[in-house]
Amino acid sequence: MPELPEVETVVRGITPYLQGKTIRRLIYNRRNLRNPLPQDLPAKIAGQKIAHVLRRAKYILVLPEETNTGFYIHLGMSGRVRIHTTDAPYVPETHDHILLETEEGTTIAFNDPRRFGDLQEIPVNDWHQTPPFSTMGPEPLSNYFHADYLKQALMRKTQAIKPAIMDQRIVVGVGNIYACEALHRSGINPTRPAQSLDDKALVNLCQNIQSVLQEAINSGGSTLRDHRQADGSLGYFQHHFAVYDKAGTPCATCKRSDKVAHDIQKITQAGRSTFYCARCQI
DNA sequence: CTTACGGCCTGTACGC
DNA sequence: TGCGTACAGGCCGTAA
Repeated sequence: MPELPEVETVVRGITPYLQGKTIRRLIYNRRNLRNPLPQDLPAKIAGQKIAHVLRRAKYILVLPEETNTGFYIHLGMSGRVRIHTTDAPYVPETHDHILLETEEGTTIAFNDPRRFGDLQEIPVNDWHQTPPFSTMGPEPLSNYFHADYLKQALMRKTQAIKPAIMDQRIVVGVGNIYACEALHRSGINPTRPAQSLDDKALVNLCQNIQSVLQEAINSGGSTLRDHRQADGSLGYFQHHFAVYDKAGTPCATCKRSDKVAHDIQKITQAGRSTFYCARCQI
């Protein structure tokens, strides 16, 4: 579930159940996900009132009001969140690794089959300055992300543009799907060296990273392999993919401007699948 | 410093 | 049906 739009959707979904509420218990059903879980966090956080639930990059931050001990959740590749309330009480499922209970009777279940996800303690006051947040690039939907910024960030990069925009030090939140989609919208070949993009291409790319992410958020994210949002509903941005997971099918963008459409190609870059149209992305 | 690659895990889809 | 293989939304450590 997890690129920026999906994480944003989760945050919006759980915020009404957590913000201003008091934590009853944080329960670990295992000691490790990607990393060992912070052992003393459950005791430190019990009874604390939650001031804020935030998203930074692909991380969900839970920040209490009266203590400097907060935590983040990262969904990894396969992490999901379910909300259970007194109206729809918690029913355990396989791979429910972490539960967060509030005094109001809500249970937030963190389910992650592959266990690439994570939960770690962060200081409420200056989480910004602590890893992994301290080395992150700007939020793509903020005013700090614009063509001039991207120009200086990519100036010396010989790396291909696609892995470059997935580098969280350059810009956060862009994962494999939205990198492919943004490059397609921009007519940029994903294998081009990042430093080779001219000003016009950079302006275009910035705008299209923003538009594809914003549209995906507006659609409730993308639902792949039939998984659901926190509230049980389905995101539907996957129906708007132009290239992602469409290898061998005719490019709709080509088709619009010409009768002869090229097929979408699939290549591998930095160990990840890239989908693009070799004709309209140059 | 930069970039490329393998590994972490389980589930699912597909070919034989 | 059953088995083996490839691949999946992310990130990190190591090596070149």
